Amino acid sequence: MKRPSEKSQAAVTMRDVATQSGFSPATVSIVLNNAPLARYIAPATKKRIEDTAKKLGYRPNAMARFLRSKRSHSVGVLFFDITDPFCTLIMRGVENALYQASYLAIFADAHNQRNRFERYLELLLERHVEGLIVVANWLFVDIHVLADLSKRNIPSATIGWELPGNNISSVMVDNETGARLALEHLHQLGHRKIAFIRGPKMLIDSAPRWRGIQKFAHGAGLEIDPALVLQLPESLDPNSSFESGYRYTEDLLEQRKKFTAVMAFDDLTALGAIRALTKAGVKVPEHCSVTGFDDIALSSLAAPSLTTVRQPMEAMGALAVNIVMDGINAALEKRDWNVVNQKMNPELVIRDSTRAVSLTGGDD
Amino acid sequence: MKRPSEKSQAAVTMRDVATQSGFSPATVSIVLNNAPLARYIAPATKKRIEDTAKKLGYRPNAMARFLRSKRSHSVGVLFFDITDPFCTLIMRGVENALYQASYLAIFADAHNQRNRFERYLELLLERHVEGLIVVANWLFVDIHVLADLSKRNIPSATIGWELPGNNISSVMVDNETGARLALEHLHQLGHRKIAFIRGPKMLIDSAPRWRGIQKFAHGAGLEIDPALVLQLPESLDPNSSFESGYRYTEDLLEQRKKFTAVMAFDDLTALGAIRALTKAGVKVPEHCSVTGFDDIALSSLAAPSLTTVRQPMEAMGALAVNIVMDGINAALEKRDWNVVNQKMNPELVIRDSTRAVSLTGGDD
DNA sequence: TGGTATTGCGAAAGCGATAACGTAGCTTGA
DNA sequence: TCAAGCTACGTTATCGCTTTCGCAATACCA
Repeated sequence: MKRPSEKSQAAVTMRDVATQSGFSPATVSIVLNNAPLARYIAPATKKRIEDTAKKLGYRPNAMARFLRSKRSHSVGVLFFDITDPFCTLIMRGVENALYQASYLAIFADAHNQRNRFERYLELLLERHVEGLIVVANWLFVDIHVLADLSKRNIPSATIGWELPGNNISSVMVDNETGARLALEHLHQLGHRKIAFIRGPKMLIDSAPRWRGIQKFAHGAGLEIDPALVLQLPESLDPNSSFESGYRYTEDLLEQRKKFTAVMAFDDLTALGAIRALTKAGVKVPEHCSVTGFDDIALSSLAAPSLTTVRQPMEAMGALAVNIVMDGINAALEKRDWNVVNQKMNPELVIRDSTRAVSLTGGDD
Repeated sequence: MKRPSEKSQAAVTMRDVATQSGFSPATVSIVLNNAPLARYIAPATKKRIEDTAKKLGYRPNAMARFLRSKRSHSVGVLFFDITDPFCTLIMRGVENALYQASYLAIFADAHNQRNRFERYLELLLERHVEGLIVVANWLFVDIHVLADLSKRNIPSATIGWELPGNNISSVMVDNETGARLALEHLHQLGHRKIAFIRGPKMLIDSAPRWRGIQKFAHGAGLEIDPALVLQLPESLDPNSSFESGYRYTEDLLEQRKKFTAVMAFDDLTALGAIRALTKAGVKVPEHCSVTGFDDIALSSLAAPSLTTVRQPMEAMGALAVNIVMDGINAALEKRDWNVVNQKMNPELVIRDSTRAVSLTGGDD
């Protein structure tokens, strides 16, 4: 039994510290915040104040502070779907960078629902977040959100996602390069008959990755067989691509198409493809190589471990924070600041799911 | 270029709505919050106020509201390590339940570091979170934290973790039952020589799971060969158990121990074990069955998909929120409330990593 | 010696909202 | 007929903190 009557001892306030230490609240504030004016405060006074603050167990009331100073020391982080494995390390990166700056993150998860996204945005704005980070890869949000943000002068950045007519900063992986890296790798291993599972149109990543593939193929004289090119269906469930990868690969096998490698849109698709291949008795990587994209946590743990293109997710999260913090500081110092649209370099991670094409394989 | 000089239009305040609509701030407050007194406000007045609020794009200032009402409408959620796959669905459950209640979650990630934990706790208390949820499975935090919390009368709950001398609510899976379910399953499949990989002592889950195993073994007359019982090392890295599972299983195989099944402490350990078995040419499940615990996202995607004991993680998150909310409401209504220590029922999820013991196998 | 800087601190005005209390006019019942 | 209660709002006092302004005193310089 918890009795609320346990004398919910009114929190000790700054005024308490002031009267106890014999100074005014103003001085206490200046000392405890180490404000510029603290230069002029006598060391003895500082000590007295700090000591009594500690003795009383004073804890500043953030709300009062925020109300007065108009700074909330928090930034909103809006995820489109937190169960997407892509998000985990981004969270880590964001959280860590904010922690360094003594900011707190208010995470929100839109569950891929537009109205939920907007409701959360509203809640975050009411709380006067000083900045906003939006993590998504769906082409969902339209311009009016941006309008609201820039009118209110809230520094924002998107991760894995970009708004057209960029008035808003963004951090993305260089998808085109990433796709090229993977394909180049397969090509170097001797693969010529490669099946491609493209991403859904809805995803902003899909087009540039395909472009990277086409450019490399063109440059290297690699022929892309249209019959080996598939495209994932539109879906809101981030984990559905495993299913799709499985089914599409199964279809290819049933149609007796010849290929020695599958380049999948992302890791989950690749894992689905591997599952289908294995089930059909096609060994990976002995008979068929598979590549993914993202390097989510699973990929190194899967059997076989997945060769994939890593997005530097923690770094992307940290960079987004830095961009936003720069915006915040700029506004504070009444400087100008720039919208930045940064493309991060992906990294090819070679594991066990790719191998040089076998001579006994179907590579005519 | 972003010019800060874009007339950062001072946010429209309640006073603006008041003067514009011709009523007093108090009335505006009552109407917009639909406070009890709103019964007495003329419908026409309500409409006028609501209309002008909408017209001006009024958005309440949460900080001012919080300062006055002493309610922050947010609860802190303290994770020990957010990269632990165990956490993802808990986050989802917590977030969703809070969303229903129009509360916002302030997530914090302690990175398994005690000082970081304490710093975050401090930050959360400064923000006057109305409740606190701590997600962990390490026996890390000691009593003085609890003392602080209950003195400040902040309803709290832990997930996957329990404090001794329980003055604080907790939500855990019934580990003993879960372990029994898994072992029972293996036993029914005919397995008699079973290797066990126990959890590290540091984890609170380890002991009850082992107890469940022992009890079932005793009841069923199953003999546990001490040579087949291993224990994971203490480690702070949630993903290290894959490595350990791999290595330990490798050791068992090298020592030519006979066993037809491995019951691993958790899913990652199980996946590591499977990897070692597969690498050594022992097929799962044909030659050896493997079970895990948790049912993290990977488990259904792995090859073979993992038979495991599911923790109802979303439900656990939601329940923790409900417990905390009940505490908050109780305090508000000056009711008493109870500390609850809830054990949730685990569920056996049978997939492809377990099979009836083969006659040709090594089961003498 | 007088004037300017530097040092050391307090008084008071809010930040934007809510809650307690007032103040009317009007209805109702005995 | 008049106290009591309901209806429909407005006044005012904070909530706990920051910040600007202001006032002294002491130090410095010419």
